[in-house]
Order: sequence, then structure tokens, then C-alpha cells
Amino acid sequence: MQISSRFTIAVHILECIKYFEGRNAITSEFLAGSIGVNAVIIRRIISQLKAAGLVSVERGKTGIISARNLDDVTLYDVYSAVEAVSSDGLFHFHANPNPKCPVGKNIHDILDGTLREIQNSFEERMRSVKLKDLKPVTLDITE
Amino acid sequence: MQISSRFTIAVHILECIKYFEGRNAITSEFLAGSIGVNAVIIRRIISQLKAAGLVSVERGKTGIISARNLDDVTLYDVYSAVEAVSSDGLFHFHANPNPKCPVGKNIHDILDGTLREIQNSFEERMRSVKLKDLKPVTLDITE
DNA sequence: GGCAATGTAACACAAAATATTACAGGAGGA
DNA sequence: TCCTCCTGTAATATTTTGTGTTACATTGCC
Repeated sequence: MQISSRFTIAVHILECIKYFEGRNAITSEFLAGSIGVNAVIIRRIISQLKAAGLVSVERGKTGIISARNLDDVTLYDVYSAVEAVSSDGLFHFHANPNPKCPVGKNIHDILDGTLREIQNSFEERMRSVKLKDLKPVTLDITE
Repeated sequence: MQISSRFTIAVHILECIKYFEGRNAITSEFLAGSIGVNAVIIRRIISQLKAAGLVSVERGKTGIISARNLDDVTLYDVYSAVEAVSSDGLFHFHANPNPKCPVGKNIHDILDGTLREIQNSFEERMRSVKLKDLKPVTLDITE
């Protein structure tokens, strides 16, 4: 399977905040327009980003979403905020290997450590990229 | 989301072949018993492994699945055989970013390269592990 | 020919992601 | 104060993917 689009949507949201903060009122409706999904989807993801401490929302104030230190947010911060993988791990294991089979009995022993290492290096790779490392948004001077 | 259990099932299958080849008749029914899933699931995955050149099936011969050079098969070989990720990539991108928004217009430019690199290093990590690098199956001398 | 196993189609079901409508509640501004 | 805008969240629907199951044609050994 693929990592859900919640992740790219969340990065898109943060890039919008970086770009528009102070210039436009950033509402879920506004973000939905830029991203091309329903505003409720945006609000749910915003909730997750808020829970992770990446953004904060001043309620009632005609739609302002303010953030903090977004440049140093890593892709892992975003990923772990919106993806519910943490509990089960990246790899989905078949649930009922047969303990009466010598292979079935040992399959977790055979695989768990290595799969965990692969997951760890994947997450480490995500941690090594900060938002400021991404290609900057090309400024459109005609607008 | 998670990588589907097809991957761990496929590794389990290959470990069974390594362990039982020459000792037991290896049928989809037999494998289903060790792995704890339906035999049709096994047959479907066997088809994929066969298409990837990892195993071969001598049909009709009272259930024998023979393989080749399994020790040097990498986890990536198995992963790419059973996971349909190749076309879309590891990350699912939201489909309709707004080209009229400066961020929406550039979001692919901002992210695609970096996400591709992360996917590449993930796959490279999988390529670095061969089946013979996994923990060996503990031999049960009482059987 | 009979038997055992594969290869696949067809269908059912569950889980997750995504979309949509609805509405209660907070806060600023007239 | 009242109006309006926006958030937060529930409820529900739809789609997609993964998984389970039954059925059956086909293959090749005995």
C-alpha cells in the first residue's frame, strides 16, 4: 500500500502557511481551494497537526491559522502527525503463523528485527529533511 | 497505511521452501497450514513470485514447488514482486492541487524529487538484505 | 481414467481512505 | 446584543484495497 495523501496534504498546508501567513486570511476553505479537497478533510488534518504542536489555531478570528518554527519541522514530524502507523509498524504481518511448523514458529524471530531496522532507517531519512530543505515556492511576481 | 501482509507471507513462503525443499512435498495447502491463511491466497502470491522469477512450479507433480538461488534473493525482490507500488510510488499524492494558487501550482515541484529520493533509499535498504542475511530457522531436532 | 494439485474467476466481506452534509459553539464586528 | 464567519466534530456514504471463500477448468502423474 501507499502512504496516504494526508501526508502530502499536510505538507501542502504547511507550505501554504509559510507562503500566505500575514498576507491572506488562512481558513480551511481557503486551503481546501489550494489543495483541491473538501474543507472538512483539511480541518481534520489541521487537528492532527495541532495535536502534534506544528500549528495553532486562533478560533473565531476570521480564519487565521498561525504556526511556529515551520522551517525546522521535519517530514517525519508531519508524517507521524497524520499517519497512524506508529502502533503496528510499517509492515503488516500475517496474524496466524502456525506454531507447530518450524518455520511458522520462528517467522517473527526471523523477520521482526530486520523489518524494524528498515522502518527505523526510513523514519530516520524522513527526519533528515526539514521544510526549509524543500524546493522553495517560486514567487509569482505578476499577482 | 501499511505494506500489506502479502510481503511477510511471501517471505514466509520462501523460508518454507528453503527449509522443506527435498524433505516435504510443498503444496499451497501445506504452505497455507504453516502460514495460517487460505490456500488461494498462497496460490495468488506464488503466481506473483513465479512471475518475478523467484520460484517455479512443476504442475501436476503431486505438489512440488521448486525454486532457484533463494539465498541471494533480496527483500526488495520479494517486495516488488508482491506489492503493486511501482507505478504510483510509495507516497500517494492528492490529485487536484489548484494551479491558480502559487503553492498548488508548485507543490509537485516542491515535493516530488525529495519523496522520490526517500522512496529510493527505502528500496535500496530493502535491496541490501538477502534471505541468507535473515536469522536462520532454528532446527527442531526433536521432530 | 482417476486423482491431486495448480491457476483463476467470481463473489463476499472487512478495513481504510476520502467525500459530503449537518450542526453546535466560539469570537469578532456592526 | 445580534449577526456572521469559521472551527470542531459527528454521522453517513462511497470508493478502494486487502483478504477470505467457493467453484471449476486444466494439467500431469499413477
